[in-house]
Parts: sequence; C-alpha cells; structure tokens
Amino acid sequence: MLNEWGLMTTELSPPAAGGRDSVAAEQVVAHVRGLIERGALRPGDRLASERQLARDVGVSRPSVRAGLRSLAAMGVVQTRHGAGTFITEGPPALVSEALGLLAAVHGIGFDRLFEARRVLEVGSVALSAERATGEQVAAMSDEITGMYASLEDPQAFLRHDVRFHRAVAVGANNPVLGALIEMVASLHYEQRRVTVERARHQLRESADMHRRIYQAIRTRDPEAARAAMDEHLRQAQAAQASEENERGRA
Amino acid sequence: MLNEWGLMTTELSPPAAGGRDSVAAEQVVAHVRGLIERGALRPGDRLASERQLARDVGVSRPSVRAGLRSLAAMGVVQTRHGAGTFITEGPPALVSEALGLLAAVHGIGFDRLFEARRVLEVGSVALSAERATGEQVAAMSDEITGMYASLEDPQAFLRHDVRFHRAVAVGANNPVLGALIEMVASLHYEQRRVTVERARHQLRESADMHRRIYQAIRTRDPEAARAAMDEHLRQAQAAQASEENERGRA
DNA sequence: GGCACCCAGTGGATTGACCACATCAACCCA
DNA sequence: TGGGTTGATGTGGTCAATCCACTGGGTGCC
Repeated sequence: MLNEWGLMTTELSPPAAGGRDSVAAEQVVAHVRGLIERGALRPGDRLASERQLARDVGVSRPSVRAGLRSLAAMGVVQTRHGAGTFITEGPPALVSEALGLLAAVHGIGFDRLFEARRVLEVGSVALSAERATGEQVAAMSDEITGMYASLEDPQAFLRHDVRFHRAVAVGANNPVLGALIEMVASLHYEQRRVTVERARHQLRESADMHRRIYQAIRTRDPEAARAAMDEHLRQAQAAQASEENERGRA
Repeated sequence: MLNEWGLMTTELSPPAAGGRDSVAAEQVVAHVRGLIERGALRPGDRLASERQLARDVGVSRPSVRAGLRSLAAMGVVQTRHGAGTFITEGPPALVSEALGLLAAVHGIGFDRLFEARRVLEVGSVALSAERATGEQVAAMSDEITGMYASLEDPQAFLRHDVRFHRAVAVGANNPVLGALIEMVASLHYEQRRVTVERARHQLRESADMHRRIYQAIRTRDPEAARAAMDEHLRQAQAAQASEENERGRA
C-alpha cells in the first residue's frame, strides 16, 4: 500500500523507506490482512495455530511467528501463551510505545507531545459538541461529578480526569481520532500520576475548567468547547513544564 | 540485566518459578531502547549484528530477530538484507500500515479517516501561520507555483499538492503532528492517484484553494489559515466521497 | 456432584545449518 | 595506470528439529 513511492520519490523529502523486509513473513501478514478484509476475522476471533498457518501460507513456523510478531507490534493481534493468537479486542487503539520510541530517537520534547495532544483534543471536543449522544454527554457529566467528589484524593481525581477526556473523544464518534488521542495522551498518564500529587491545591480549579468544557458540549457550542479545551490544555502544559523545571533543579 | 535472569534460571529448578511472558524478545527491545535513550544510537546508525546482539543481550538469534521485527513494525528500525539493521532515518514517521489494518479490523470508513486528517491539518496550519520560517514559507510558495504550472498534468499536480501539505506540516515545527498527519494522509495518496485523473477540470479551483491557504500563512493569519484549510479538506472529502459512489455503481 | 489431576494442543525459545544479498578489497586485463 | 571483475567476508533470511512453559478442557477419583 505504501510502496507506491513512484509518486514521492522525486525528491529527498519523503522518508527513504527502502528496506523491504522478508518475503515469507510478509506473506503471513498479507494472509491475515486478507482474512480481515474479507470479514473472516473480527475482533476477539482466534487465528489458526502457528503450525496450521505455516501449512496454509506455505512457509515455516518461524516465518509465521515473525509475521505475527509484526502484527502484534502494530497492535492488530494479541498472543496468549498456550491459548493462541487473537485479533485485538476493545476500542480501536494504536501502540503508543511506537510514539514513545519515535520521540526518544528524535529527541522530541514533552511540549511538542502536549501540543499535538492539544490539536487533537481541541478538534475532537468541537466534534463532540456537535454530535455526542445524550448517553455520551451523561457519561461526561458523571466524570465531572466524580472530580468534584475527589478533590481530596488526587489519584481518584486523575482517574476521573482521564476518563472525562476519553468520554469527550468517544463523543466525537471518530475511532481514528480516538485512537490517536489515546496514543498521545497515554504517554502523559504515567508522568501525571506523580505530578498530580503535588498539585493538590489546584484540583478545584482544574475541576472548574473541565466543567466549563462539559457545559459547552452540553449546550452544543463547538466554539466555546474548543476555546475551553484549548485553555485547559495550555494551562496543563504550562503546569507540567514548571514541574519539569523543578525536578530538573532537584 | 542479564544477571537478574541468570539468577532466575538457577532458581527455576524447582517447578514453582513464577511465569514470565515472552521475555527474550522484549529484552532485545529494552536493550535497543536503552541505547537510544542514552544517545548511543542516532538516526541512521547501524545496530550491532544479530549474532552480536544475541551475545550482548544473552538470548538466541531468533529472539533477537523477534525483537528487531517488533521495532521494525513500529518504524523505529529498518533492516537491509546483507547490510544490517539501522535506526530509521529521515523525518519522524509512524507506520501507516498499522492505521490501515486498524481501520480494516473495525470497519472504519474513509470519511472518518478524512475527518481525522482535517482535525490534524487544520490545527497544524494554524501553528504554521504563527511560526513557519521564511524558508519554510518559501517552500510552500514553490509548491503553489508548481501546481499552477501543472494544470495539464494531474500526476505532477498531485505531487505538488502532497508536497504543499507536507510543507505546511513542517512549518508547524512539530514533529509529532507531522508524523501523525503523514500516517493518516498516506492512506489517501494511493487512492488520489486515481481520482485526480478524472478531476482534471477541477485542478485550477484546487490550486486557488491552496493559494488561499498559503496567503493566510504568508500574512500570519492563523484563523484565516484554519478556515481555508478546513474548507479545502471538507471539499476534498466530498469530492472523494462522490468518486467513491461512482465507483460503487460502476 | 464436586474436586484434583492429567494431557493434548498451543505459543516460546533454542540450536545449527544453509541460502541470498551487500560490501569492499584484491585482482586482472586493457 | 586505470577501470572493471571477481571473490571473500559478513550480514540478514529461512528453515528443520527439538524441547520447554502455559492453557484449557476433559477425565477420573473421591
């Protein structure tokens, strides 16, 4: 699919992307992809055993394992020792480890990651204000309530925070945006588990901020929702940055 | 790292040893990740040979290959037969095949993909209007010029189209956004190579549209840039959708 | 009927061997 | 002397055979 570089190889700009990998393993990937595209494999379904796949595709078992490992690294399948290999279940999700490694390789700072998240979530909240169902809006409301109820428990507060943002993404009814947001945001969660403890006194302010976002969605006002989310994330980014600096001095 | 496992294997003699999942290959990934995070591996660098890595990490060569295959599937490394394994060079990029498979598994339509791209590019063009360097703006201008010069050559036009959008993403100076946009947009290119041929008579209109985006960036007007890009992509999405329908009837 | 156990099937990992490819240096010929 | 050829060497790609660890369900015992 991506191999049509005939379009773009004209200059240096595009990723050189030459190295075509192993044929045998790619045959396995193509085989599974075919089954998926034909609808023969759905989320949660179990693939044939490695030994059986080897016979089906006509390659050795190590090659089958290589192909399945590629699919697993892309988050398409999950393997359970002794049980089998299964199409990944649950909401569409990309492997955030890939983004983490990409950031490490290119020395990408936390601010750039946060900025990308802001673009995604600001766009997403506008869609959510336009088309979130009553049920989805109610789910957001629940998390806001949970935040106000957890002002003395940072870890619980963070849990509701995360789930509110997830609910907003779900309300946008776009699984691609949802997967992208989750991939970027998941790189923040770990760090925030630490920082939220020291931000105890800011929890009320944060809850108010989230409530403003919620109300904009509730009243179907995309522009207000966009503005509120933008302000919230800019503020959160600044807070995280100052935390970063303090840790740097310590 | 190795000592830890050495201890465990000695204790493995009694059948009670606690189970670990798929360790060997992950050790390789962790090893390479460590080298990257320590700055010992930079883009373009060659990793140690598989046989050497096997000795370094203390696992077999197939396990090394499994780990490297995971990293390759995530786009972190590229393997060249007979030459070695290298840290992926060029601008930061994610593997779009993963997104394609994700879309196939969950039956995600083209409109959702296009919508995600719109969110990303609209946000990106605003940043680009704020902070693109003179050199970057000039690069965009070149592509606009190229588009007007290629009104009779759809394939060349498309090349400039793609490169203009890339230039805008680069101007945003956010490698994460750039990688995300490229991942989503690359799923469109293949299809557009076909559709652009039949849209010959719309090329001038498309060029005008792009020029409007460019001028908004040139005059440092993020809101105008955002609006122009939004309109452009909504229109492109609609055009593609109608093409889709026609192909369905044919 | 309930429980423990066992076993067939599955993925995980290793060894060893062989093949295909890329690279470069030594070589040979013009 | 110069340039093309060729071979050695090291690399990744593939395979076969084998054993280990785990899961899940069935079987037999209590």
